[in-house]
Amino acid sequence: MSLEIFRRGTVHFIGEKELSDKLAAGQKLRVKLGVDPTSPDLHLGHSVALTKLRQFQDFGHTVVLIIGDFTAMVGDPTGRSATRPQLTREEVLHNAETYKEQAFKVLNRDGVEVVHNSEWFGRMTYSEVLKLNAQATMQQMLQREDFRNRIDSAQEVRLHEIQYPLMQGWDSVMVRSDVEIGGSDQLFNNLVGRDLQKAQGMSPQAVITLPLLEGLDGVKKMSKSYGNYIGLSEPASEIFGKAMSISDTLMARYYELLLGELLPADVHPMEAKKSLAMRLTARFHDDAAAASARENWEARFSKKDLEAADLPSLRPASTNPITLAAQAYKECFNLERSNSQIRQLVQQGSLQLNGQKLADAKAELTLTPGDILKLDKTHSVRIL
RNA sequence: GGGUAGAUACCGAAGUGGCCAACCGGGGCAGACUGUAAAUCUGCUGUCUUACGACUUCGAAGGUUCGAAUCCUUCUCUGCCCA
Repeated sequence: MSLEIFRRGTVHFIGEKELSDKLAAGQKLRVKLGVDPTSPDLHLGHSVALTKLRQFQDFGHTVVLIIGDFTAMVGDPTGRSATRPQLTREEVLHNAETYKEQAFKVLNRDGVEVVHNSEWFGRMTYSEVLKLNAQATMQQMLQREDFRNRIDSAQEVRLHEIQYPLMQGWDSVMVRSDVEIGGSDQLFNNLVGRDLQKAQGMSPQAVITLPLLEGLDGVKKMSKSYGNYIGLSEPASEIFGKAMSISDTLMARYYELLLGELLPADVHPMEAKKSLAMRLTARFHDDAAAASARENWEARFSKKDLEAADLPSLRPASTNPITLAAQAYKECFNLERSNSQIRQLVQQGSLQLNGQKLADAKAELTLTPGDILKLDKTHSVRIL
């Protein structure tokens, strides 16, 4: 029965009874996922929830994807030890566009309703807002651990942050959701949705939460703001490479959460990781791209053969090691490095020309086309 | 509204007139070792400079002083207590 499948891998599954009744009645469910477009990229962390949505979709249910263009401007306080910076309308709209595209890498485009919550929040009047606010108490909102912690540690909590759970809950009312999917840290927010729906005389949504995926550092949850993520729209080589850089402990988690399998015990960790990296790459690109990402990666990092590797090329504007490296970082990787930082790298033996460490930051380089300039472990360029 | 404590680099946190570009911890980066793993070791972590050194920083703006993160004035912001 489909309920079994829906339950798989969840942390919380609340309202199972109502849900099984609806399923038994053959009802087509409306399954809600809200995402706040706070940065241009969806990442693997989101894909955990998207995968769950996909399961519902495969059983013929409707996915309602809420782009939180309005809530993004409030900022979800979940797990935050400080107030989020507020985004401008333009940033949010831009991000929202890219989100949709990326979500469809996991979801089947057909049968997905995409809605923006500014549609309703944008036109609420103040008295309606007050009415909504009257549905919850201060104490309820302050029960949240995030707020509690901040209060206890003498950190500020802004009033608009307290609104957030209410707004997310109101989304559920507006889209008449039967199920809401979210990360396990969203439990509080999602339960507010149930309360508000009940208050409106609706059948309350079931709440399914999924484990949070740790980011590349293996400690903090995967998040754009921590920069520890693998983006769904990143190039194959990036997805593969980032996956290869995770720790073994984390690899076990990724197997479980992203592949839905246990880490094979009898395989060498290195092989297991390559296989994980391949499968993730293939998921967001295709098998061929994954295979070539692997080949390229092996040439580059295992065999340390930069000659054969696929590197960005650089038309050198100078023969000075520092300015050249700065140019390479900027033009090929869009990274700003100050001269001091680069000088530092040279002194530590990070910069290499054709495999030779540049010991001297001031010696002019003799460059020939095809030369390979290695900037650091993961950044190298080919000279044109 | 009254009282009181505070604002230091990515984060936490020392420093209360010169030895401060600022102790220490975390994080981050690089190198060695490896499996771009973990653990470990080493170095770096404001900008410019080959070094010497120069310059800009300690909530903001002024001021005192030979000299200020440190003292004074005003301002902005935040916590806590009281109303």
